Amino acid sequence: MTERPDPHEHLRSRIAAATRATSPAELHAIQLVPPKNRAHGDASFGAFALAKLRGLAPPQLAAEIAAGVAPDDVIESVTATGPFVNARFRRSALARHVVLGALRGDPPFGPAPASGKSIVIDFSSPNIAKPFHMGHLRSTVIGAAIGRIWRHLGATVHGINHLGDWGMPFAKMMTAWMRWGDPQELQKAPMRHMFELYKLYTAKAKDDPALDAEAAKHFQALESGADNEERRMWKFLRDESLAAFQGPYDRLGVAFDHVTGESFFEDKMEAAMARVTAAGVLEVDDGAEVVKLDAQGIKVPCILRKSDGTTLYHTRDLAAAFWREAQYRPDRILYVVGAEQKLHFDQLKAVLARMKEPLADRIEHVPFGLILAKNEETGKWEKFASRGGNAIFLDEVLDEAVANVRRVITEKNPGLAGADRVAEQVGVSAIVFNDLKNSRIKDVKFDWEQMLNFDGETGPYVQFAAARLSGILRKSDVALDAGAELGATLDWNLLADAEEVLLTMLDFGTTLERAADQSEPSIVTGFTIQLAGSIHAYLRDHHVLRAEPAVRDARLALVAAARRLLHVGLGLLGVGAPDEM
RNA sequence: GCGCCCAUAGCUCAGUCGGACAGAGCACCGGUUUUCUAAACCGGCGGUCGCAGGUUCGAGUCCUGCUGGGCGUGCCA
Repeated sequence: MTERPDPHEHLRSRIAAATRATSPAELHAIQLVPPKNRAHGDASFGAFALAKLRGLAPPQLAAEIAAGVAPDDVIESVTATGPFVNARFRRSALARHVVLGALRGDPPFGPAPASGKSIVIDFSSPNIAKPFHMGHLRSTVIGAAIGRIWRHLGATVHGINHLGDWGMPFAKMMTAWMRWGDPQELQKAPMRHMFELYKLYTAKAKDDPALDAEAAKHFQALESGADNEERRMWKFLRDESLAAFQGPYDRLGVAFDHVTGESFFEDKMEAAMARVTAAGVLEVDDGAEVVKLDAQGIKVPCILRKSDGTTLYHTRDLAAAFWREAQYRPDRILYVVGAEQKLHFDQLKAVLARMKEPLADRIEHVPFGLILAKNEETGKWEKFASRGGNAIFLDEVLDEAVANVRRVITEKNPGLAGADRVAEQVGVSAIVFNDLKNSRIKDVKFDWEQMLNFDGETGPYVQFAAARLSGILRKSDVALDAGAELGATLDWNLLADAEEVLLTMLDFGTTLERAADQSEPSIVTGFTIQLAGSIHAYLRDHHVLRAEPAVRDARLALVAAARRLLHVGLGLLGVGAPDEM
């Protein structure tokens, strides 16, 4: 660390020393931000907060800091501009830190050592016996990205697929099967047949309440524990569904540490109910067992057992929370579930809070917006999940994107080897990247016109930057996976002209911390776009292979380092990058 | 009715604990290739930060009210 201190950390400690800041509050007040205007320097510090703690005028404190932090190996200059302290790092130190760091895979560029943190992430969680459609995409890619980011930061991550394989949705499927099912069709194509039955059920249940009553009976039969047709069917559909979901998961590059769906908690709910009873918060209301939450500011009570004796979503989530607490000792349990389920998680937390369970503070809903499609007739944005009663299968969307990429390759790089493989990678990435680009709480406006266009802030744009870097390395004598040996004898000052790239790379650590803290992969997505942009711009005016030997070597190291970091960033998002495209 | 979320350029969005002249991409206009991939780069055009108050030395950011859109609202998930 003393060899190559992080410039930001170094500057912070120098400012702390100059101001003799020691208390946590004072140290906390020393926050560096990138200046809005690059001309101001590489890092800025607004002296407002610290000045207030000290009862000083901010400009006065800023001036004192500027005078008190003398240049050293890392810091080139520190100046005060009004209440701001602006610092500039020595280009050699900056280049050495980020290039060598990225080549060696030192944190934050590479994975951090184990932090001891345990993070549970509940994500994806599709319902069995239904196709994997666009609506499942968001939870899947957001949850997976958050998991990778935490793991990169050294946490032990438990990614859980909390499959919807219990409760009324399945019971409705059972009802449809028993009424209209065709064993031969089921044999031929289980998932398709069940989806047809489900659509039939939805259509008929609208004006036939008897269906829902029948479904409730089937659920009772399933939950009775008896070895009956419901149970056999449940097991069959669960197996079939898991096999079918593997297709999308493989294409998206998503894996789980645990596949413990709702059914997993079948035999754990009574113990959970006993805990709620013991805590003295359970009461009977209209024949149902509920926990009232008015004191928590929630007017809707949480129902844990229906009047017919069966359990609900809440019952299973409560049992799941207790199980996860015991098994994984989590610091945080993140539920990557659509924003429309906010009340559910507020209730879950409130029940635990009423029970005085510390767990209440560790569970956290990570909500996200809907996927919207443009209605070409009205021009309005509408829910993507269903159109005319039919879900849009994820595979269809991915296939369309891949086909589009294939066309672009034919047009722009017809001689490309492995074009189909590259098209698959780039096409799938374009969809994933598009989903992870904006703040997760915002609805995703899924516009084919926008997807067809691979210009600007898109997955292909970032991948293209990585491919250009790969191309340069391929034409040099440097291996694509070259490491720190590239930097062994470099004159780091020769990379002074790459300051935009270097300063962007320097932000990677902050980027990851913010992304993890806020459960916000879009912060990483934005970083990759920015890094790709600074690289594209740099390559225009700074030729690598034709530069004189010393410069060429320095730039090759930069190229290798930036390529690695692009790969790391994209990798955290679950996106690969081809070496040619 | 009540609760929550969203509102920034024609479109899609950034904007870090309230801080230095509000930034990108798309679209549009103009330029860059005998030079490592033009899926790129450079320049131009474009904003009463939904409206009205308030707090503050300072508000796109915090508070209140309103408008518009979305989601939710005891035995679905």
